[in-house]
Amino acid sequence: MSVKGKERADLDHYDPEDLLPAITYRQLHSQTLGVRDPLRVIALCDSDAFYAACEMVRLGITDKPLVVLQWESLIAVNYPARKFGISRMDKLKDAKARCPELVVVHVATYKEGEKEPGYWDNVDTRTHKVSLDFYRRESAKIHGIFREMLPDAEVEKASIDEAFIDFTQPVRKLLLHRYPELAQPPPDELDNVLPPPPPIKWDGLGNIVPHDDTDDSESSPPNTWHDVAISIAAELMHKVREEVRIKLGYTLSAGIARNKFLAKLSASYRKPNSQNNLLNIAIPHYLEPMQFQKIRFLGGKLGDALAKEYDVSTVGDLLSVSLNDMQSKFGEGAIWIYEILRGIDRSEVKAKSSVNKSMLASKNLAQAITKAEEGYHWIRVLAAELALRLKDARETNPNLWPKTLVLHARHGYEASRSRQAPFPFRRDFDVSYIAGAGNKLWKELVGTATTMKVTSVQLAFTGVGAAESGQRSIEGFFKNGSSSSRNDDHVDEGLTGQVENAPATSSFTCPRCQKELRATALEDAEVNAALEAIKVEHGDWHFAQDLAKEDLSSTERPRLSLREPVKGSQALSPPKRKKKRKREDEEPKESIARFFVRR
DNA sequence: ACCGCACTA
DNA sequence: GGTAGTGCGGT
Repeated sequence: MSVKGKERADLDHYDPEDLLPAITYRQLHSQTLGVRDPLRVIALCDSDAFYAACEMVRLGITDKPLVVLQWESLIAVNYPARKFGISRMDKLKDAKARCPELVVVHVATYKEGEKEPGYWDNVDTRTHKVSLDFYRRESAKIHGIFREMLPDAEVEKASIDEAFIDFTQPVRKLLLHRYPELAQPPPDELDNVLPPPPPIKWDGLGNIVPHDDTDDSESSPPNTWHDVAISIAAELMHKVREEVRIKLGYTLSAGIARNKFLAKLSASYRKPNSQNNLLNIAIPHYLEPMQFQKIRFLGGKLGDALAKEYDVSTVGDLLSVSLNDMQSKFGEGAIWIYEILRGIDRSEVKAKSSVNKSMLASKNLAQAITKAEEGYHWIRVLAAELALRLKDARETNPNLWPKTLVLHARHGYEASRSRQAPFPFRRDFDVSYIAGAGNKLWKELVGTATTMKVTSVQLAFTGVGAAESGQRSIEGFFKNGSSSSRNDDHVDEGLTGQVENAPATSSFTCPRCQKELRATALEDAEVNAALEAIKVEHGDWHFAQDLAKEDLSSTERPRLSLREPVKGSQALSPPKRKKKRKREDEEPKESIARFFVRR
């Protein structure tokens, strides 16, 4: 029974005060512990074979094996198809050979000449462009249910098919409600530890990641209050998953643990349609045999560098590496790795706005573009997609505004080059407007070259943000060349000269600040109305300035600020790429050098 | 601010 | 391999 391997993880590398902390009333009632809260509970919830599931929902298929195709490649394989041994790496031919009744769906595409993406019979990479729009919308619906059912939880959308949920606050509320004795600490004894927790009923709450290799439940150590917290999060998570399954038809898998990386890791413990609870006591046993390259942020080059440096593959293998050693080779930031290996991760679940900061439409060209004019065709296709996506986004968020338009083009096998330009605020815009701006960037990019091999074109909005909620939207038909500040000259430049059929313009100089306000509209008749609206808005702005008594120079965009700034905490973040080595005099190993040093 | 790049899924 | 999205550093 105990011949091979360890049955029990070696606990020397862990702090019992960290894994099995005694919790006091003071800690239980504190609202300010944040990532150091001993009762912190995080879930990672992801959709099983998401793109395939979306197509099943769309087609009303429940059980059949199905794959989603992007040109010749499989990009998603549902679980019924996986039973036939089909994987994403397979060729379509091989997949069909394994399962003749396989349902094959090609992802939606924009077809030349069509306004909206659709599912066509014969897709051709030379004339079509993939659209992931349907999946984005389904994703947003799922996210909506999370937010609706968990108003007290932070929800961080981590990708199109997964989200982190911080259950700490809702769990604490329920804990105090269900165990009222905890809500009333003995007077003047706030630093007493809590009474022993009750037994936990795990029925219907998912799998429990085992804490050793025996299946003898009698050997289980006693529960902790953190285990209770996880079980409450598991209840909530289960309800949410059920709701999504019933309302939208998607099955979700979740991992529940004390921090983000462990939640993510335990989500894949068993799939699909399951949830996995990782109690603190099970962390060493779960983590040590794990390939560290499965850990979030260690799946890429950093993980490779670690594996090469120490010639190892599991978390357990790395536990004997000292913090000093790791930091000497990977920089100060290596403390992040050192702690991850010991189950510690203080990164926050950051509630992100449902709006992405950027929108990218891209197209790889099997047949490289050789003449400048061919670029305009694809730019127009990409512009059409961006126009539609921005229009859709504005249906829920009317004042969304992309700050910049960026065009990337890749020449042959070289790295891609890019050009960007400010994208003026416009409530009303069309494909030609975006395409015109894109074309101008294309000209900058290709210069005077007459011959080229462009293998990839990408057009993106960046700095996408919404106006403040209190803002009265500038409704209407006009475009607004300069409602913000005198430093926004580039906005006007962006409009003129860039678009053929330049729209009509009218201007006005503010008596208070001498700023020139300009209105631009497609029709002459609309210019005056537009200018009036801008005047009103500008007046409102002065009003707000007077109230706030703020320095004019610091408030260039009245009531049009982008979303809150990122407040990442340096020390607790994943490794920074450019962290300097501690000892500059020592040459780094080749693998490390390539990771941290440019070129 | 602009651009290139590295990284991630 | 295609289609995304984010953030950092240099200028």
